[in-house]
Amino acid sequence: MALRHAVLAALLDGELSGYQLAKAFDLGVANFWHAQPQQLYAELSRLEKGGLIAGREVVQETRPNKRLFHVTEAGLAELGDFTAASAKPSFIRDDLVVMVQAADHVDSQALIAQLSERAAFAEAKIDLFGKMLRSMRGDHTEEEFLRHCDPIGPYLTCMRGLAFEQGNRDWCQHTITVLQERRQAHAHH
Amino acid sequence: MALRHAVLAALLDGELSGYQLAKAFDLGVANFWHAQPQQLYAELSRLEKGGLIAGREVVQETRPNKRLFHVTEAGLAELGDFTAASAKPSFIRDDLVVMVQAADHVDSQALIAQLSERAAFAEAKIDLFGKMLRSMRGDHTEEEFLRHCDPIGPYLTCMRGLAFEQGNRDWCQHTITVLQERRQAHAHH
DNA sequence: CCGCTCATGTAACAGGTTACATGATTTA
DNA sequence: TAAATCATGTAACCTGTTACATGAGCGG
Repeated sequence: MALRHAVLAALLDGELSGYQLAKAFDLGVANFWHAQPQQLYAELSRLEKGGLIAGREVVQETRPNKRLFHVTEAGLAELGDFTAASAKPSFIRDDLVVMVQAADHVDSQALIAQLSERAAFAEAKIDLFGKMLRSMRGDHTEEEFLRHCDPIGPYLTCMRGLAFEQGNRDWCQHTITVLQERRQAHAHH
Repeated sequence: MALRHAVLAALLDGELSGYQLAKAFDLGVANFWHAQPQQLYAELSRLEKGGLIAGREVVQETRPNKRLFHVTEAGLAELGDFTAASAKPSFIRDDLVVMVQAADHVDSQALIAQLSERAAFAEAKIDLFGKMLRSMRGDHTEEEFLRHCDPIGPYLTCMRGLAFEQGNRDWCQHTITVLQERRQAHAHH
């Protein structure tokens, strides 16, 4: 019952189709949740059956028709309940961190390659999030925007995504440096 | 096939029982993976059947007997393969972030309460990780330790955990400030 | 003409969570 | 004497991933 609320939250700022939603929940883009298209189509069906969202068919000529969904009153109430109930703690669950945990027992060259790849991925997301933030706040400074403008929810979650990816990148870079220095020290002995 | 490698990595620096492992993978402690005890006992059975770990019975008098597990050669090889294969990207999947995404449409008082709770949890983990790092490096400076000492894997993952929780805390505090200022502005209108 | 985008799903499987079960010992 | 710790599991369920399926239009 978690994707459920992520979908509701995503639909708050305007109607979206399953396809559009899928793009927003994509690995390379998602700033507050990730899910595959299949999961989203299934969840949209469930939410519609439950009356938490409602869809309207949009007939298109050159493209397949699509259904745009918006949150109903009942959906808003559900989100309210969700927000009132206490959030489960979150934690890191990351293959790369597991690899580093084993750093003393595996090939450090391979590890360095993984870390570089991840650092590059993080860098790309940092770039993307920076652009998203700039486009959301328009001509305002961040302070102004957060004080007076709407909506701020997506802006705040994007800030979290940005900080998370900066943390990833910095840690990857630092870890690479450490591993490389140790390789050199070992070579010299 | 992910918990599998997390368990192997955890067993690298000395044998552990299922119970001890469960404590290390606990929500409030875990710095590189989280899992419930049930999952761990099941995984240990599978790993043992597969010959990736081996256990030895330790008979105790005042306590129930326990089985201590260590990684075998085959297990080490498996970890090597895992590290060579490319790591899946990781992402945030967090109830609290979903709630903030909906910030413009839900009760901000409730949100602030959630954020405070999370900030306190993060603070506790920051404290814990700080202590773990200090105890691992002993009298060395961090630089010295990372250059010359063993093992560094657990130290590096702990650093990632620390940075992650600092990111959590800072974001929670900032978000609380923003929401409170807007409440006041709204009250004044 | 090949691959990408738009658009929506079904089915099988792997992974994670919650609930239940047991029982002795130590600490508050 | 109540609660926590040590120690290990089974079973049912919910969530997420991977594989497969379809089909028109658009850009290089």
